Amino acid sequence: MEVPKRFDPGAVEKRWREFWLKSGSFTAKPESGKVPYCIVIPPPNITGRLHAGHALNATLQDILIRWRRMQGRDTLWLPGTDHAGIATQMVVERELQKEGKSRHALGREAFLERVWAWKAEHGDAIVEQLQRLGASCDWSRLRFTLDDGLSQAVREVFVRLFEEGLIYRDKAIVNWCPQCRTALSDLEVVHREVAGKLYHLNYPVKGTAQHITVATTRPETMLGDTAVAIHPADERYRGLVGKTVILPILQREIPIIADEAVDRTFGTGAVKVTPAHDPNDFAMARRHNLPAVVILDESARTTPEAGPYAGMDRYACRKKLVTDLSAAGILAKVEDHPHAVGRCHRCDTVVEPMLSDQWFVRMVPLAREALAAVEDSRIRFIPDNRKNDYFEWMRNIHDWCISRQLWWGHRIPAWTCASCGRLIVARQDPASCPSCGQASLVQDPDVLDTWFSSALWPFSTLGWPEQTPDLARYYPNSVLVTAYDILFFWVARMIMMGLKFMGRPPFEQVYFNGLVRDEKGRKMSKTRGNTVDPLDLMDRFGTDALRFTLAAMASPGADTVLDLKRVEGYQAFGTKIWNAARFVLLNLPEGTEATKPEFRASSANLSITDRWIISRVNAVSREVDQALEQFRYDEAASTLYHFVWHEFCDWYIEMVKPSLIGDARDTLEGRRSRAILLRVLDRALRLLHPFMPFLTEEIWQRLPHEGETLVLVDYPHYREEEEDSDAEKEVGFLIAAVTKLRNLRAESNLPAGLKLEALFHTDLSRPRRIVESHAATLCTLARLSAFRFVAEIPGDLAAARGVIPGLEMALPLAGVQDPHEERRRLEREMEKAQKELAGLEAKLANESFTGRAPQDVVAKVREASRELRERIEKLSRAASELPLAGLSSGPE
RNA sequence: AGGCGCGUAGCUCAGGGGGAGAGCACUUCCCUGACACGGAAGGGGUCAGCGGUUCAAAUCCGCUCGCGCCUACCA
Repeated sequence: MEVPKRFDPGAVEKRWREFWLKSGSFTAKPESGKVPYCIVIPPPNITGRLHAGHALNATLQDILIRWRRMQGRDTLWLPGTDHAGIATQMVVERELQKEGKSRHALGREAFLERVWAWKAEHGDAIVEQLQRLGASCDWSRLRFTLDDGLSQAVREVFVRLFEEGLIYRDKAIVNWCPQCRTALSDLEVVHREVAGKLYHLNYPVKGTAQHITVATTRPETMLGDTAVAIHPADERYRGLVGKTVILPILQREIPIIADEAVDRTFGTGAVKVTPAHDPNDFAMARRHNLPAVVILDESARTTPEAGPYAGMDRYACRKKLVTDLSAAGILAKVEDHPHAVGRCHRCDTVVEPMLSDQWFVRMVPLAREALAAVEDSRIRFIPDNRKNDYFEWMRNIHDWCISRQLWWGHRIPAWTCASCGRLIVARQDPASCPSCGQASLVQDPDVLDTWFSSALWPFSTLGWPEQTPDLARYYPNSVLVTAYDILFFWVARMIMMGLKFMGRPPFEQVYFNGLVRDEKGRKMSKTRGNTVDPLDLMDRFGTDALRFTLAAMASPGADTVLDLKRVEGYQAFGTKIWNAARFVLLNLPEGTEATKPEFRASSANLSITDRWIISRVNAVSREVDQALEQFRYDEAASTLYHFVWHEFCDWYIEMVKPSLIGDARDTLEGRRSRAILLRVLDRALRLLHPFMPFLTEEIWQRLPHEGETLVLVDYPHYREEEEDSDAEKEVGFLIAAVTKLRNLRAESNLPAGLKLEALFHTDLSRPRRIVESHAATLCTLARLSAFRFVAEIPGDLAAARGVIPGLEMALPLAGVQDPHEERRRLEREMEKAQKELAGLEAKLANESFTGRAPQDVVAKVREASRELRERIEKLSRAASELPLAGLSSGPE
């Protein structure tokens, strides 16, 4: 079979992707009788393109799913997308704008048709991109938050919460985005520090020559002032409470009131009260029955209530007002005042606190249960320090504003009767008013926050409110994998809704992956232009390389820096695996021989080297399993990387080469080596498959194999009987000997190609036996022409000398190397060893150490120091016996 | 203002009370019949600073400095 030197990801990935999809390998098998394992995907926006964060998140889920599937679980990874109210509406509105149209001109119905059309065309782009990543979702169960079933779930939840009084409608100050023209929840507002100013304004007190000075960051809101408030215990203003202030400009008469909420230490201690434009003021106004004057409209322009300032943008108004107030002597002073300003997380416009009618969810009762579920570990967070954030937020929770003044989304199932005014909230659209029987019902124009439907995702996707078999089987989900930045947006709300409507938490574990940052550690953002396109990386380095990088960099709780050099490195890893496989294949001329039962079944008659590599791959199986069990993708990845590259390739393959060439080919050992090569490669491919699905499938299919696809074969598990510490020790010794010989050669600048005869000396039988039984391997790997054991290494021999525990060695270098050079080399080595020894001996001399430290620690230190002493002694003898022409003729 | 996290080799990061690690980069040698996206051998770190606990601290505790992030209705 022709095997190219390099793996070509492009063609291979496409082929397997199609094969997997066609074969139904990813489909859940509810009737299988296997233990279910379910993950629902955090649904990406239909407007989105796959970014590095998705790639990370999906890769981590896919690793879990593929791993569990191979372990024999009935896996369901349920995919889907999110309708993303504001984002999608914005995209389509922009499109309309280019055509010179507006959604208002189009009308609600036509606009929605247009959005659906957009969705049909672009909404699945991200799904295809996830498939390119190799995501083994059950695509037959793909869901969308606006699907009929999911919309039914939304309605059911809304109605039930309303009936229980957990959803209510109220007039309140909400976060309003003047650009998006909708209310936002607290979470959708991002705060950013700005270098603001604090303006001090003198308000004249009626009937006196006095004035009272208020301080504000937003002077334009003075047009909506309906009171001035001071703290009841504030001596400075004691006499003023109950008096009237003449509001400058508008000349409105407003009262001076006393309220506990006023902070005496801030500003002047007197605060202007603008009920329609500040949440605190609104609350205060309720306590004091103050009117609210709305001076800003939905686009944050001043209303007719602003009098001479009507019809202006809020900032233009501020500017003019400040000028005018200053001219009028009202502006007492202006101080620098840095403070945080809230902005719309979608469009970055400064949010305006606005008085309006909105729908809210009463959160405290829902939070109680949600808090308990995490407190008592029915839900476990990984890493669990995220619990602190969760608890903190839950304990200080505010009601959730869920109505949005948009068209794209779940319409609020509430109607008002135009004739009797009754409010109707219903599962089915009502035909007439249950109170007065009139048919003139007007549905609430608003839609729900997209996160309201996302909160139902773990059960709405499984068919709820219908009691489907999927729901019974896959709820609760096994684990949720998501980025920590949506802990409150999504995770917390899913927990509340899951507990409320299913009576059980939606998942057992939540793994929080980090955010992906660029090479400089900055958060990726489109505006910064530092985004890395994962699709581009897949094209350049292969999907497997990208996936492996993401896994290797995913350490719990930490953000991930996506370094291209790293991706490149793991691409090389893929090539390495590919070539190891190539080597194995090239050595299997018949291709089938090694699959004969005699080579697969028993471990009898294996060589020490074979036993060693089997013991190692077995240990690796256990380590990978344990790592994944704890979501330590990074550890699993590095364990596999190290094993495949530095144990299997660097040592095992090199060690068996002598038995695969020439006459050795057809010996029992040769055949056995081929069988073991195949067996270990097969194990490695299985272990690697969840990380690098394409490459491993491609290779596996080329090897003799049973089964249709690697996706569905068993994941290797640890077997006690394969653990072989004797073999590990023996090969460990062999490796140490080879390494030392190579080191001597390199340090003495001996030509790499020159074959040498080594001299060995030992007083022990074991090292000798090991060396002799691995003679061919040792000679090949250390490039020796031969070796022999001697009773003593002659002192006058010109040679590079080395010592490892249990073995002294010498590489004769007659005429090749200067003895002075060799002496300096030995001295350098001794110096190092001396330093190390000094540290150990200081410890051993310390009685509190030998007395108090655990005995095994002391024993280890003793053993180490004994070995060091022995080595130094041997090195020193070797150095002193060197045949130097003159005494101490070295440069020193 | 609170809370959380981080500061370890040139870079990106693991580790987490008893011999400082990985990958990349770097140096030297090698195109050896799987692989030069390769092989072999190396160099490189007062583990941010100060103090404490301990026989032993990069690791635990406290403080300081620097950097992130989250939460917060102080006008």
